[in-house]
Amino acid sequence: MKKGRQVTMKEIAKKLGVSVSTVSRALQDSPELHAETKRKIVEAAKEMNYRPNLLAQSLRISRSKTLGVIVPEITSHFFASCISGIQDVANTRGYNVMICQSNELLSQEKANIQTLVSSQMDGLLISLSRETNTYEHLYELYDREINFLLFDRVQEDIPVSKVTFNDVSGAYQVVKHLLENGSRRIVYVSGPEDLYISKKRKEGYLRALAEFGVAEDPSLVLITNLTLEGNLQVAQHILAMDPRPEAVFCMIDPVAVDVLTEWKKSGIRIPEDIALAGFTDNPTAAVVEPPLTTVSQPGYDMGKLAVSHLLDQLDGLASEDPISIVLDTTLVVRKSSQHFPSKK
Amino acid sequence: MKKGRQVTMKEIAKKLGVSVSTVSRALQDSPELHAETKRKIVEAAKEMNYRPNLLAQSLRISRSKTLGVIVPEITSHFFASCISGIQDVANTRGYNVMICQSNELLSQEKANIQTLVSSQMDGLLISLSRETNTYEHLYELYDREINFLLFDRVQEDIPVSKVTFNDVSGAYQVVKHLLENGSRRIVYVSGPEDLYISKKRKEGYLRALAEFGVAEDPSLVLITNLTLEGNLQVAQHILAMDPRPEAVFCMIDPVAVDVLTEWKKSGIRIPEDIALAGFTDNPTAAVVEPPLTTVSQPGYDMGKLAVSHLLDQLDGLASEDPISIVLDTTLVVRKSSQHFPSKK
DNA sequence: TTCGTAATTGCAGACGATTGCAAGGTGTTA
DNA sequence: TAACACCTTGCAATCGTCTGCAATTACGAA
Repeated sequence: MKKGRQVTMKEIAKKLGVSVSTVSRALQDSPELHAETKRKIVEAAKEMNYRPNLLAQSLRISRSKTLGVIVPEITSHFFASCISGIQDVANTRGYNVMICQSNELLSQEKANIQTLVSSQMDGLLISLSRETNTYEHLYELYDREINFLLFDRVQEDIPVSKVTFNDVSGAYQVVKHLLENGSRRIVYVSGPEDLYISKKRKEGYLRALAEFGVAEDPSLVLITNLTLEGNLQVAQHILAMDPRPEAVFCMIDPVAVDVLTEWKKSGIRIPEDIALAGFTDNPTAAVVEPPLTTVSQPGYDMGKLAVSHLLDQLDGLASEDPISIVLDTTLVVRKSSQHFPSKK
Repeated sequence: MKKGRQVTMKEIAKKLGVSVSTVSRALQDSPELHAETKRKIVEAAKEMNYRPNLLAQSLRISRSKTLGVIVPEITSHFFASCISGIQDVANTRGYNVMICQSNELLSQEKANIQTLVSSQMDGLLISLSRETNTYEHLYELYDREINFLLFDRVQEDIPVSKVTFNDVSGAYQVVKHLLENGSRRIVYVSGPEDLYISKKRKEGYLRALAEFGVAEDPSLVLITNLTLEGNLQVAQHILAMDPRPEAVFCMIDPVAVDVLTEWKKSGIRIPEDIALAGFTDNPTAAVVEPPLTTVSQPGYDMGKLAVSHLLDQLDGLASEDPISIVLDTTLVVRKSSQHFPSKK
C-alpha cells in the first residue's frame, strides 16, 4: 500500500489538452465556458475520480472551513454530546471539526490552542480545563483577533461569547426540591473552589437555603478533588457527621454515584436514611440503585447552539459583539431524593 | 472581533529587510546562516508572534500530518475511549486527528470518507457503521492507495490491517462462566445478524455450549434491533419463555442494562431468579443494581494500538502488508451472574 | 472585405512555506 | 595584486487551486 497520489487538475488538463484554469472553471460550473468543453472536463474528472485538494483551496482562500474544539475529556458523556451537536451543525453548514482534549491540563490546553491556530482553524470552541486559572492564552487569542467562544467551562471576564447552563438556577431547583421534601440540614459537595461550576452551583444552593430561611453553615460545604479517593473520603466524612445531614447535593453525578456506592457498602439506605442528588444527568444516574435525582443539561443542544453562534459570527450573520447564551436545565426527580424528614 | 490575520514569513522578511528564504532557513535553524542574522530573525518571529501556517506546509510536502478517524458514535463510551487512545499516540508522534461520526449510517460513512480524503489525511482509522453492508467505498480507498485501517467494527475480506477484540473468546469466557455456575438453558441476545460482533460473539457462545455438551437451541437466540423498544421486547419475551432460561448473555451492555431494568420492574430478582451478563464493560455496568457481569474491552488500548500500527506503516517502520491485531478481553464477574441452578 | 464585439481560453500571479542553485561578498593566500 | 574558496543570502520554482486580465478565435454586421 503505497502513499496514494491524488488526481489533480493539472492531470485532467494535460489529458484533455486544456489549461488548468479551464479545468478549474469547468468544475466550478463557470458560465463563461463553452458547454461542450465543460461537459468533457466534468466527465473526465468524474472518470479519473478527481477530488479537490482542500488544503490547496484553504490556502488560497485563507479559510480552512474547519473549526477547532477543545474539551477537557472526550470520554465524558456530557462533552461527547456537545461534540456531537457541534459536528452535526458544523457539517450541515459546510464546516469540518477538529477535536482536541486538554485532559484537564492547562499545558495541554495551551498546546491544543497552538496546534489549532497553526492549523488555520476558522474558529475555536473551547471548554476550559479544571487546571486553567490563568488566561493569558485566551487573551492572546483575543489580541490576535481569532474567532473563538467559550462553552460550559467558561471564564467570565474574557470578552468573547459564552454558552453556559444556568448553573445557579439548576442548583437552586434541586436544593429547593430537597428543602420541599423537608430536609434542612443539606450538604453541598463541591469540586475545587475555583472551578466555575463549583461557584455557580454553590450560589444556587445558598439561594435556595436563604429562600427557606435556612442559615448558611460552612461545615456543610465539603470539597472533593473529584478523584475516587476524594469522593469516598467525603462519603465517609458525611456518615461521621453528627447530627447526620438529611440530604446531600453533589456538584456532579460521578461524585454522587461514588458516594452512593460507598454508602451502600456501609449499609446506609438511600433514600430512607438520607437523600442524595447530583447534577448533569449522566447515563449512569438513571441506572444506579436507587436512581439518582439530578439536573439534566442537554450537551447536544449546547454544542449546537455554541457552534451555530460561532458560525453566525464567522459568516457575518451575527454581530461580532460577544453575547452570553444561558441554557436552562431541568430537574430530574428520581428515587434517591425521596427522603422526607418531618419538618420542625 | 475581526478575521484574524496571521503573521507570515513575508512580513518578518520585510520588517528585517531580508528575503523570505532567509527567514525560512533561520526558523529551521539552518547551519548555513550567519548566526547574527539568525538570531535577529528568530527574535523578530517570537516578538511578532509568528506561527507557521500548517496548511501551506502540508501543501508543500504533500503530507498533512493529520489522521482521520470515523466512528459510529462519539457518545459511546467505548468509541470515546478509542478516540482518546488514538489522539494520545497521534499527538506524541506529531500527528493531529480529525474525527467524524457516521451515526451508524452508511451514507454518512461514505460522506465522511470523502471529506477526509479531500482534506488530505495521511491515513484513516475506520470503525464501520451498523448499516454498512456494502464495501465499495472501502475498496475504492484501497484502489486509490490511501492508507487506512479498520478497528473494532471490521469487514474481514478487505485486505487492510485490522484491530479487533477477540470477540469469540470473550463471549466464550462469559458463557463458560454461566455454564460453570450451573446454567444450561442460556439465551443469547444478539444484535442484527449481519453485524460482525453479532456473529463473532455467537460463535463464542456456541463454542462454550458445545464444550459443555449443551445442544444448540435456535429458540434461545433472540435478535434485538438495539433500540430501547427492541430491547424491552426481548426482555418480555424471555420472561414469557417456558421453561424460563437460567441465564441470559446480551451482546452488549446497553441491552443487558435495558433488560435488567425491565425485569426489575416486573419484580424479577437478579441474580436469584435468573443470571444476566453483558459485554463491553461500559461505566453503567458497574453501577447498576446488581452490578453486571460483563467482558471488558479496553478501548483506549485498542485506539493506541491501531494508530501505532497505522503510523508505523506511514513512517515505514512496519511492513505495508496488512496484519490483524487481536486484543484479548477480560471477564469481569459481578453479582448479576451469581445464579446457581442445581446441575442435573 | 473589414471591423467590431462577444464568446472562449490561457497566462500569470497569488496563497505561505521550502529548497536547489546561483550570485554576491569576504577573506586568504600566492 | 590577483585568484580562489568559502560563507551568506537571494532567486525562482514548487505544492494545487483560483481569478483578473489578456489573447485568441469566431461570428455577425456594415
